[in-house]
Amino acid sequence: MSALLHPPQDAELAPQRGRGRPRDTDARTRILQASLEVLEEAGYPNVTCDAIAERAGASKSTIYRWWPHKEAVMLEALRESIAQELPFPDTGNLREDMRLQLRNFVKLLTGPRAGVFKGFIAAAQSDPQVAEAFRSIWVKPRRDYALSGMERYQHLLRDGVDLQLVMDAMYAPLYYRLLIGLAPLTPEYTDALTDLIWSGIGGS
Amino acid sequence: MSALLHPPQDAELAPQRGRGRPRDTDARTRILQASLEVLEEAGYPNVTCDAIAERAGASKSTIYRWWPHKEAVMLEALRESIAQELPFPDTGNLREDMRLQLRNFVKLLTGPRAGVFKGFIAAAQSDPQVAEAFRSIWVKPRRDYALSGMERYQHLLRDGVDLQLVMDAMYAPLYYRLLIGLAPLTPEYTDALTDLIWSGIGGS
Amino acid sequence: MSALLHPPQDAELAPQRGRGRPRDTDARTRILQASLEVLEEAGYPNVTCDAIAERAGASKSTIYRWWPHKEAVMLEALRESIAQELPFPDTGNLREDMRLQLRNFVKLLTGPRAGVFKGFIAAAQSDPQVAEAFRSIWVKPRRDYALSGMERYQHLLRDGVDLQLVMDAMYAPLYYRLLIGLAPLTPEYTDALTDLIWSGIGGS
Amino acid sequence: MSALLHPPQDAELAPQRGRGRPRDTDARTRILQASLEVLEEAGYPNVTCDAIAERAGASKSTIYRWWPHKEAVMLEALRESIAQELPFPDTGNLREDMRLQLRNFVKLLTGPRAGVFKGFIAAAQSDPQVAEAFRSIWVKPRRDYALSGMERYQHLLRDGVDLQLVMDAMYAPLYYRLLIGLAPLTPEYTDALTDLIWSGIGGS
DNA sequence: ATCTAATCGAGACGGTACGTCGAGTCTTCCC
DNA sequence: GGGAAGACTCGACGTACCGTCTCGATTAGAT
Repeated sequence: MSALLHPPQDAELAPQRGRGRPRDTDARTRILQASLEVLEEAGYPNVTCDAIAERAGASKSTIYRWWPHKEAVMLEALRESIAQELPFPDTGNLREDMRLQLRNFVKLLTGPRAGVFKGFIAAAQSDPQVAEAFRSIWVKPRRDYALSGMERYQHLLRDGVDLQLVMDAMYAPLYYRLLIGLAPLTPEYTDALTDLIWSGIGGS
Repeated sequence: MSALLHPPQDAELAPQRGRGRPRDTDARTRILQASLEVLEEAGYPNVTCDAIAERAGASKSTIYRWWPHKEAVMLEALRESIAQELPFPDTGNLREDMRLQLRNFVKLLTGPRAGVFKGFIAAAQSDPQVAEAFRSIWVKPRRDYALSGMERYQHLLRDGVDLQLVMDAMYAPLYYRLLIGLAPLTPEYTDALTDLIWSGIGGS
Repeated sequence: MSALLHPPQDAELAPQRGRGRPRDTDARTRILQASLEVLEEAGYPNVTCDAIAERAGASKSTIYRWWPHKEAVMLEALRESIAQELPFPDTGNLREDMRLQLRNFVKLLTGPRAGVFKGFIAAAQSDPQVAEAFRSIWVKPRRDYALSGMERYQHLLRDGVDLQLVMDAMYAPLYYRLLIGLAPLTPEYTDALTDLIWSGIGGS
Repeated sequence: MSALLHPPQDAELAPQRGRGRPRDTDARTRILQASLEVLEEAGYPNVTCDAIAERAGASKSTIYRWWPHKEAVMLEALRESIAQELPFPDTGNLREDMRLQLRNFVKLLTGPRAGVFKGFIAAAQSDPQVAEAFRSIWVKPRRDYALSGMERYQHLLRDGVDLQLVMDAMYAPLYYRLLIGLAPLTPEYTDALTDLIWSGIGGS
């Protein structure tokens, strides 16, 4: 699956070799764009290949030529859409970095892309390929990057603190509120969460 | 929606008034049972009404007579299946209560009902009725009950601790691992999580 | 195939036994009717299942529930449409009977059903099932009936005349003009053909 | 249409005028050859342009550059394939000439080219261009030639015999058996047919 | 002991999306 | 300016599931 999802990325790097008509990169863009728009407007189960094709001004067969099914389309759209987002803060102050990380993420989860995340996590529950792709494209890279940022400050923390657990404790409540929806996601909430965890890891 | 989901429950309390043939409570049981079995075996998107009907030895019209759509069937099945589970511990020791709560919940989330939770949270992302029902049937009652248990010990905690936030911090990581699946849910994990939060809320 | 094509006929004789909702005979009629209309208006290769369904006010799944593919639909339509047509003349005069047979057939082949015949013979060239069905439903019964009519007069004919060959010589030129279209089919043509064959078989 | 179908022929006669690379006559040959092979092996509806192109080692655009659609390809293939076949017999004896004509034609219709004829007649039923092309390329030339051969013997025939009708009576039964398939085409059949017609036209 | 009304099973119905395939067009590189 | 390669739009294919519907058969309370 991973292989199926990545060639377009490779294709960008080595875009054109053979003799035939080259891939219409504009059509690819329109399809990815259209899939996100339909998702935001109609919700995940209404994301139809016909709907994407119509909105993108493309044909269904073009979609199926490049992606095995609509989940693959949307994962690639997610990756493209998110790729450059959320640069990690580096203020020199761990607590402040944590606070800003969560605030940034909340901003993303309360913006127009929220439905994309909800949609993918939903799809991941019944499709292991989507689940693995979501982890490897979005979750893991961000965690790894955040972890490497925190490790520089580990000497400030109480002995034996498991940073993986800290990552969970920071991000899980945001996903939780996004997915369960008991209460809204606000900057105040993430600040309070930061304080709680900061106390928990003995930050000083 | 809530009204639409609950009549069967009411029907049990006031089972029979009119003249006609009474509802076949056995068929109801078989349908609910079958829906859970299909969910566990085939995953949420493969839960079709035809599949439920066939496995239950019932007919589709019986399903649609009593439930407005398949989500309602599955929610009721979830409620029935979970109702009596997870009695809250009361050891007289808050930290131990918390630890046991999480351990019990992990046991549930790693058992055969895990797929039910995943399925419902997935469905809730695109169906507000399912979302609301999941919250009101499962999430809120448990939170309220757990909160009332914790409030007795609030004097032991650092001033200003928000118990709602603590509930999120406790449960959200379990949902997170269930839904994202980066790492498995283990008792050791919940114990470490308990320790982290315990430090965070200044427990003593 | 033959089995697949005939059950509706049987179903008419023993229409309803089971408990479920009975087949909508009106929908069946509308579908058969629509398939002939589409055939006449748009030509065989434009007979689309979607087109039939739309015109019939039925759904595609209803078509595919009862017929394995559109050829089967059209064969049944052909049989229904043709069933009662072309009663054979019986004037007591063989030559006159032959002449009227051909005239009647020409009337059919120059009427609105001509396209149906052309369509089926075309389809039969690449689909043995259609070919066999066309023979068994239309060609053979009519030949057998016509033969039995002629055999009564065999004593009037030259010795050794092969009636099967006579049948071919009578009907083949009509199909030929229908399919090849070099010249139109007219009553005068069939009368001249009758004369030619009548001379050939030594009729007196 | 006729104009559209003929240019390749003209191109052979006036092969090269413009500046660019001349037409690859080998590719043309391979395409025509491949179309016949596919037709014989897979039947008319399975003759796809992709299949022809692949087997010919050509590209689809080469096909569409020289022929307006696949029917045109196949008609030209038919003409090429048949052109030199079936020289008309001239024994000096009309009856024998007729007998041999039919025998030769039966030989063609029972050989590997039978599918080509069936395929074209099928296609002609819904495509007037194919129909006209089939008539003008194959049917008419042969009829005219055969007619001119028979006219030399007209004085031997009964007065008022319509030679066009005789041609129909001779050839139609062969097409009929080819297309309807009730009984096989054999030399004995054509001999019996010759006898029947010979009697009909008062041959002596 | 009917009669009436609501239930049950079975299963056909109109829709709608799926993922595939072929037709005919277009666009690039190579000769 | 061909020709091979191959991507493009369009539209039909046959399948599957949804939620609705109409049957005959069953099972009560009401008459």
